[in-house]
Amino acid sequence: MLAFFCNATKKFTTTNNNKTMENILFDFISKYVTLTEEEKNAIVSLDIFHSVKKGTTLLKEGQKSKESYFVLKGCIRTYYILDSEEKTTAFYTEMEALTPPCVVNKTPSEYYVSCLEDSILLISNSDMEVEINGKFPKFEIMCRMLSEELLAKERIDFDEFKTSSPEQRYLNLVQSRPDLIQRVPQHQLASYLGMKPQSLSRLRARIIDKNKS
Amino acid sequence: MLAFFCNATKKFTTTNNNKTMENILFDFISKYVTLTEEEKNAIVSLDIFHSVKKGTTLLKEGQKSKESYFVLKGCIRTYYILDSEEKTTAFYTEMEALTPPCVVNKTPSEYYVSCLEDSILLISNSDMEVEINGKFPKFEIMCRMLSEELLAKERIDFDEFKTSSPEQRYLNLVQSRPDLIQRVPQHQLASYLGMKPQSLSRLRARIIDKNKS
DNA sequence: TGCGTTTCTTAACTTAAGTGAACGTATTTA
DNA sequence: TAAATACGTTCACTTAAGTTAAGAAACGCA
Repeated sequence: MLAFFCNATKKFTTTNNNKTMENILFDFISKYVTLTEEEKNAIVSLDIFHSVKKGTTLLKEGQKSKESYFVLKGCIRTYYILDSEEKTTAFYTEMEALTPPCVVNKTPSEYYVSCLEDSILLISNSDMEVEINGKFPKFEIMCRMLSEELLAKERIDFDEFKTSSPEQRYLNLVQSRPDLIQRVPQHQLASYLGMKPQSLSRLRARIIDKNKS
Repeated sequence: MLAFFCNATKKFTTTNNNKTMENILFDFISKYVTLTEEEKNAIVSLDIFHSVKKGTTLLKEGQKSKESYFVLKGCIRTYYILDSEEKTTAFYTEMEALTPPCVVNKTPSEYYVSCLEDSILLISNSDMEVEINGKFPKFEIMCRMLSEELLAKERIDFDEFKTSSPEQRYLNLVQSRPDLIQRVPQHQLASYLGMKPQSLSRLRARIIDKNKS
């Protein structure tokens, strides 16, 4: 596992780039708690900033992992392989966090996580988190706030999915995450929207048709 | 708002019943943290155990609320009214917790919460939680663990929903929450499964047909 | 108990998604 | 550069869900 990550990821070499990413992270954290310099240094010294190449697989089905991901730049996706077919279920882009269920439940992973674009990620592991949460209760508070917020968001997204038709779901996505439409391949978008690539293609043609007349 | 809750809910009168519910709660909590007698007393003295009658509306669209619910016994559901149609999106039964998004985001509620059966609920409000989390960091830790666990669960459920057909979703539900099939009206189950009541009815007939031949 | 409402089912018809196949266009890689 | 692979679109056909309507059964309340 460790060897895997050493191959897959590369730590920063340029201090400049690193500094920018640290600031982006601290800006994000400042929405939840106010960190002291000491606390900021504690985070930086964890060496969790990683540059990951497009196409890299971060987690495979069946693996046990303790890694969580936070996207500073780029995009990662989660997908299952069911009946030897890829089913993409989520995309995580800038300022979005993913702790795979297998980390929380300590079970082998049901899905894959891979990198859709050259990305800069924060990769932490749960042992590390236990340690730092013990030292700085502020982190514990931030994690609680963030989890609660993400849970609320996830439930709203799920509700929206349940209560709308495939076409409406596509239109919602165009409104709420227009960047995804551009940066993600159609067939992955399709399964993210709970349909087949052909259906998405047809549905798009139908919408264009409607707008013409 | 306060008046509303005073009408809607009734505190326990019998010490016995109350004791049982407290023990059920403490058993649940013990899966996350170990409480001292002092901490247990702190919880009990909050007076958050409520008996709620079937049909009671706990939260309405447009309301601002700080209340979270934890079901000790019974069942509550969340539903939207869209195009003057009820869309049920979730059921919470024994040992399940709901903090409506409006509480987290401090916005008016998008949906309704109501009581499907005579229930015993823990109703807490977020001010109360801030206070007790400040006093007992252990509660903060428990809340983080619970939120992370619920988020992982919610994401798995959403993934499962996206990757399966309406029929498969119904069969999954029969497997994973057979009690719901019994205790919940069909038309509410239908929108929970993302379809119309007629479709659920037809789909069930289809499944029975298949099993005959 | 009886009246009205809600809930569930069935049916005929419409609409849209799933399926399998073909085709053109990138993109990869040998 | 040529062959192979992956991707997106289109089409014809199948299957299933949405819609509208009607009737039966169950339930709630006066």
